[in-house]
Amino acid sequence: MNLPKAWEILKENGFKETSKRQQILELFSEDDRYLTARDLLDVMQKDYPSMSYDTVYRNLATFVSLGILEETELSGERHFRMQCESDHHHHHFICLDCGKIKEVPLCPMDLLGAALPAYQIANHKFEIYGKCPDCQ
Amino acid sequence: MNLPKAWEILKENGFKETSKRQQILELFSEDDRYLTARDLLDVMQKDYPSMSYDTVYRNLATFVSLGILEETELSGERHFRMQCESDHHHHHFICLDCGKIKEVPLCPMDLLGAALPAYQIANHKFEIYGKCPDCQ
DNA sequence: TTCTAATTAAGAATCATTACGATTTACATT
DNA sequence: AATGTAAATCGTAATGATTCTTAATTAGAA
Repeated sequence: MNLPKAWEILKENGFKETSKRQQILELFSEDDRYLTARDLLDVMQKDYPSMSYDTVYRNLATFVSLGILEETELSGERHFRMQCESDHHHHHFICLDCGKIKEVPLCPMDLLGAALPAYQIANHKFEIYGKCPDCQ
Repeated sequence: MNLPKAWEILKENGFKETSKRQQILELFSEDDRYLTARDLLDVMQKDYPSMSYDTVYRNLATFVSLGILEETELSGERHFRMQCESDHHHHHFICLDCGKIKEVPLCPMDLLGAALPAYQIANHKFEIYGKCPDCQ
């Protein structure tokens, strides 16, 4: 997901263009990795000393609900990153050191179609954790 | 995992047999599903009105570290259940209504052996969520 | 420019989880 | 059975992430 596309989605849904939203989205655009609400706040308070948690969380929730960001849970904290643009469904390798991700094209659900008859599948989670080549 | 096996592991590691541990383990033995710390506390305070969070969390941590319980994160809360006895690696379908689980024999990592060269894989998570046949 | 609804700031409240000092308990030893 | 001691527990306070509340500010339309 790139910045213009994100703004297009926001405008379509009647959300206003504010400086806080701009900076949040810019931070996610620059860094291709998962960030926590605290990560964001720490960086943003340099430019906006009055930035509050509420603003961060409210906008993160908005962005996730619009499909601009995706989130996952790592060691008890919510982490957010830009929604991938890939048009095909995929999963992620997540580096536990730097937080960068690598797309994994395989989806285990492809092989599970008929393995769970009578079970109504709502969603699934498949993530691989470890160290990326840069962090070893 | 059954009760005698759990106690065997605890004794081997020098842990004492207390009434609180007994009740916690009994609750997990009866119910083949994920429970939160609060779930446990609510039930246990009927028998032990003085049961404290500290006791619950401390024992849960002990049991997980000894491989008696396993845990996962569901909607922001830690959930615990008895470690499966299956001798082969597997994953879980988790019912979002009743919390019961069903073992899924397939592991996507089997197919990913060489797909991530140079990536040092530490662990992985694969879970399927939905409604079990009983809850539809 | 003015108006209005959306957005934000500031801080309090909430929820899950962890920590701490004092007390109690399991159990090995006498 | 009584005793000693480390482990376990209790009651409560602290912490950290997240959400809520109210008043003030701001973006974008009229």
